[in-house]
Amino acid sequence: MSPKKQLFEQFARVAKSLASPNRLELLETMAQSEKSVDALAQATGMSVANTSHHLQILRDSGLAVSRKEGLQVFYRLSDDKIPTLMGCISGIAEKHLAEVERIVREHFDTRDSLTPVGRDELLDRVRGGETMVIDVRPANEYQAGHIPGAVNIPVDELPQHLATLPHGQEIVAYCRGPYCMLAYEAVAKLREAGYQARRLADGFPEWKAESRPVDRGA
Amino acid sequence: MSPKKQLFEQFARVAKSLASPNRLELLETMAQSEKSVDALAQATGMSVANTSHHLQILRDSGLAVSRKEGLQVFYRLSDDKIPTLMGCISGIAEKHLAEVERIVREHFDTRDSLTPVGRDELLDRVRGGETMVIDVRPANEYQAGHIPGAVNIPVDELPQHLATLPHGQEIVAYCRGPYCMLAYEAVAKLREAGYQARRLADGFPEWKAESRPVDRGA
DNA sequence: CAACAAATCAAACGATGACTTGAATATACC
DNA sequence: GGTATATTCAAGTCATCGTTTGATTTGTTG
Repeated sequence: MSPKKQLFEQFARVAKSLASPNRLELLETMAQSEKSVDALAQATGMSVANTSHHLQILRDSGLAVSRKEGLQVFYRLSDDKIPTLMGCISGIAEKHLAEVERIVREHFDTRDSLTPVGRDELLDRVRGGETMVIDVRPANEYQAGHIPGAVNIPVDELPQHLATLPHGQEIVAYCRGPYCMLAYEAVAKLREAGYQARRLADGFPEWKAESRPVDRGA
Repeated sequence: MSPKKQLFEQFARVAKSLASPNRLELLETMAQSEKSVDALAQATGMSVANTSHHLQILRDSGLAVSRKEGLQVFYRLSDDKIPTLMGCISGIAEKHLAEVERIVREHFDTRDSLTPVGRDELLDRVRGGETMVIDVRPANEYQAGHIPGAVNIPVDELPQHLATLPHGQEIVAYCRGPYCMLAYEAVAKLREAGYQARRLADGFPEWKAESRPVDRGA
């Protein structure tokens, strides 16, 4: 077999492991932070055995790596470019599959009405002191990496924090990515409470994929 | 089913159609230029029926579009970002699959020894008049799009053109992409003939994917 | 050492996909 | 209108993949 065919065979191995909705969801979840098999199973609603199985496929194809710590095994993405890769796929799907457009229209119809902020624009506004940034993901994902200067307020806790937020500035919320609902909910709640709020286009993985600065820890 | 799962289902459709070595080869071939079913079958060594079958899968998943002209049906990539997508896949495969590294080492071992030129570097050198650029792909692929200022000399015809090439300048050859052998061959032949020759890292699709200027026609 | 938890393994089922073959459909040219 | 050409369709075979189930390994804790 020609070397070129052999290479395509290998590239297809990578593509094959992307070719499952369950595995894509696992990858998207891991893009937020390293997670245990159990946590991933819970996040995706799969059985533990099935999750483990799919994670091994991802590991064998080079997309994920595992680390054992005591009883638990933690998986994480092997490469910072994987969110970019998934962004390519979703971008192409969104552009060329009518089905995707329909789903987005039906379930994410608020997407454009909430006037997303671009990443460069966000930096400008933060530098100018006009904007406050909140990360509405769960605490552990925030701790694994977040936009510098962002404050962590998980959506569930947002109502309790409403009083403490400043009214002078605009508030920009971000979450896990373009198909995550958390930031939508947050913006909706904030606007309801009289704040001027917008959401960041895309989420943390996309920010990181552009090799922009990232802070860790609390 | 949740909207998120539905979306992943659709994204997996795109990934599924990438998950076959034959289809990846078809995509890579189409990245050079629009081609007829027959031409694609010949380029990949597949049967026409099988080629047609795979092309339809690519079309259904939004990766390719077809156009009928008389007897023939021409297929082309639906999106300029597809080469980028494939670049992501091969990049990750190359970085994380030992198998790929082995194949590259065994069959493309000259890759680094031929000191590739970067795209920005090439532009500088051409502007300075120090370098001549040749496109060693078949004529029809050259005509479908090529780097501005590049001269088309398919590898087969290189020996005949050797006499006409200037000795003062360095010659940079490019071809279909990082796993195409044409530019290697050309550089080897040129060096044998006493020229100072190098190859462009990657090929035309990668150039185009960066939305750099492209010329068409003879 | 026993009891427990987390993850993996192994077997099995149904479903989906790849490729081949031969027939059928378009379109152009004589 | 008939014939040749390019492509697609349809059916069939074989292999692979996804998921579930229950047992097994590995490491921790009482």
